[in-house]
Amino acid sequence: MTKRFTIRQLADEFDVTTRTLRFYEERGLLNPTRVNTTRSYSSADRTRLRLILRGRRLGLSLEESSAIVLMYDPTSANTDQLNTLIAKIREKRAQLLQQQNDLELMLLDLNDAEERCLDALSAEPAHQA
Amino acid sequence: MTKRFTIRQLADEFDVTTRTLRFYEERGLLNPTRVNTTRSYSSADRTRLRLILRGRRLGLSLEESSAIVLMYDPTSANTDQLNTLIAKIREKRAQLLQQQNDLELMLLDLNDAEERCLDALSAEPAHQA
DNA sequence: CCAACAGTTGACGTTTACGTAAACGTACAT
DNA sequence: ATGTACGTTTACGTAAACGTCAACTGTTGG
Repeated sequence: MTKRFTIRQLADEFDVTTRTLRFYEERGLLNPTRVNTTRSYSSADRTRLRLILRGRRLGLSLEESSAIVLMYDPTSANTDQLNTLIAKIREKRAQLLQQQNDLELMLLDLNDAEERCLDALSAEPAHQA
Repeated sequence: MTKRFTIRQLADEFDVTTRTLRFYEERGLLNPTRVNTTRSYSSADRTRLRLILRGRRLGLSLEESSAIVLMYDPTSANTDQLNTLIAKIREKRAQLLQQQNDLELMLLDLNDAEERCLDALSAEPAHQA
């Protein structure tokens, strides 16, 4: 029997609120089964949550994350769907590569900014002496 | 005399609406001078806009981008302000490094997903024959 | 038994980042 | 002088991603 999780366990593990998990479910991103009315999450749910939150940190919308999550299981797609899927994947990859570039530029900028701050700091104390 | 830009030039160059530029100004991110009532943007404004949009592509909020833009000129800060600035810079860098990691993982995942799609595609046509 | 606590479903509130429409000024080509 | 093309302000509208009640249920320790 593969591991199961309560809403609180997942919320605590990933540092999100239970509201967030219910919201993701409402949007079809998670699919917990019910024990009576109480949600029970599978490892697959947990994995999807991990992917969604990764997407979130990258600035993706829920819909985008949703799309990406769906890309992981192409088994039930027909030829047309597969082709659109591949197109989406390539588009998303292009976006991520652009983002990677932005990211490196911003890191360089931050290095510069820090250096300027440190310079200013070593010049500043004179004002106070 | 350094180059100046109209709102339309910047909007077209960066593919944003004029509304967006006015909104950024309202939030203190841009500071165009006025010729009569009409906005005139400096190269510095243009640079800041570039930074803001870069931040946007990385999923930063305007407030975060704003903070980063302000980090670029530490000349008028006192020791305390400089120290908080440095702290912010390091925090943001940590965040970006995390993001860089997320990004690479997602790129790997997309490669996998694409491969699965291609596999499915080469298996599929049998259904149609 | 019963209080306390975790879970549930609505439903409305909030913030961010603009979109959109109204109502107006200015300039220039026809 | 008129249209039309661009600019302005003011203000209300909107979509996304939750936050925050309210009102209720299920269950577990004392």
